[in-house]
Amino acid sequence: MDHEHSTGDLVMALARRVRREHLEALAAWDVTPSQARALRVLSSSQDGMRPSTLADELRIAPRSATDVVDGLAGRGWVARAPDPTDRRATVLSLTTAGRELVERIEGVRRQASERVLDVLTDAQRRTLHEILTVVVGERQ
Amino acid sequence: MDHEHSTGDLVMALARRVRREHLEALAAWDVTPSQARALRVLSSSQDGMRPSTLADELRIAPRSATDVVDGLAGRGWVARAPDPTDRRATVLSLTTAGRELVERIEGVRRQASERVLDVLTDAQRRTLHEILTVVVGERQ
DNA sequence: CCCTCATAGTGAGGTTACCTCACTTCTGAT
DNA sequence: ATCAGAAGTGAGGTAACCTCACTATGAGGG
Repeated sequence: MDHEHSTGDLVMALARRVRREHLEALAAWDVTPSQARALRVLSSSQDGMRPSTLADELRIAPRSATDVVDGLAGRGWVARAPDPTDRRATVLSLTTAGRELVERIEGVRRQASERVLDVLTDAQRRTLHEILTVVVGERQ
Repeated sequence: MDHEHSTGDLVMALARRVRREHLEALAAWDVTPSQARALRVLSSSQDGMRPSTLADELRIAPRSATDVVDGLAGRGWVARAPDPTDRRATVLSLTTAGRELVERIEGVRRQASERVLDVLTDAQRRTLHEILTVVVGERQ
């Protein structure tokens, strides 16, 4: 390992690590990563969301959102209801079980990052957060 | 956007951004991400490498390495040669074209990270690098 | 020397998470 | 009334993985 790592490499390595921890946690509930992402997006809107909007948020094709929703609905985490204002459309919403699941996942997800970032001092932690905010903060 | 992002979220967001830039660059040469990863691993050994070792490095099944190598060999980037010390085995090595490609990809990859991290001052940049080294430095 | 067991690579076929294209049903503007 | 276009989904395709089974070869013990 006499490679000199660029900052970009380090970011990617760290992300890989967080993702791995997160994945292990998800496996415990038998939730696939794409389902977890969808649940997360759905939980960010309290009024329900259309499949097409979900697709946009997940940056996947509308057709693919149908499949993801099928999976979530099959597990009883998401419900489809007709949109009263547009008979073509469907409104998705988390069921109670879905909301509970999201909450538990978020908790574990947070713990996973914590575990990885644990080696830092509080000051380093704050500084890292600040700097990342600057980088990520640009453009949306 | 009234979410407060955790540091873990920020890391993931940043990684996503770097990856996206990187992907766009790869698309220009018609190289898939898994091919790029394999090329990178292969370029890290000057004596050639067995498919099984490549599989280990990429954390994929040995059988899957065969497919990746097929792709790379088909494009003329990697050559298979019989291992003189073990007639069951094969030694993989980058061709000249392969080595050139790796170099160009590495360049663009580096540029992609640069572009994303461009908004930081030199001091922030150094600090970020330091902190990430601490986090990533643990365990391998 | 031969027999057994392990290892290297790969053919066959499966899964997952995407994709495009085509279709039905419905909306909204003209 | 008409008709372009949007919402969702059926059908079928692809990339990158997987497991299982097979062949060819290697390596150690009796």
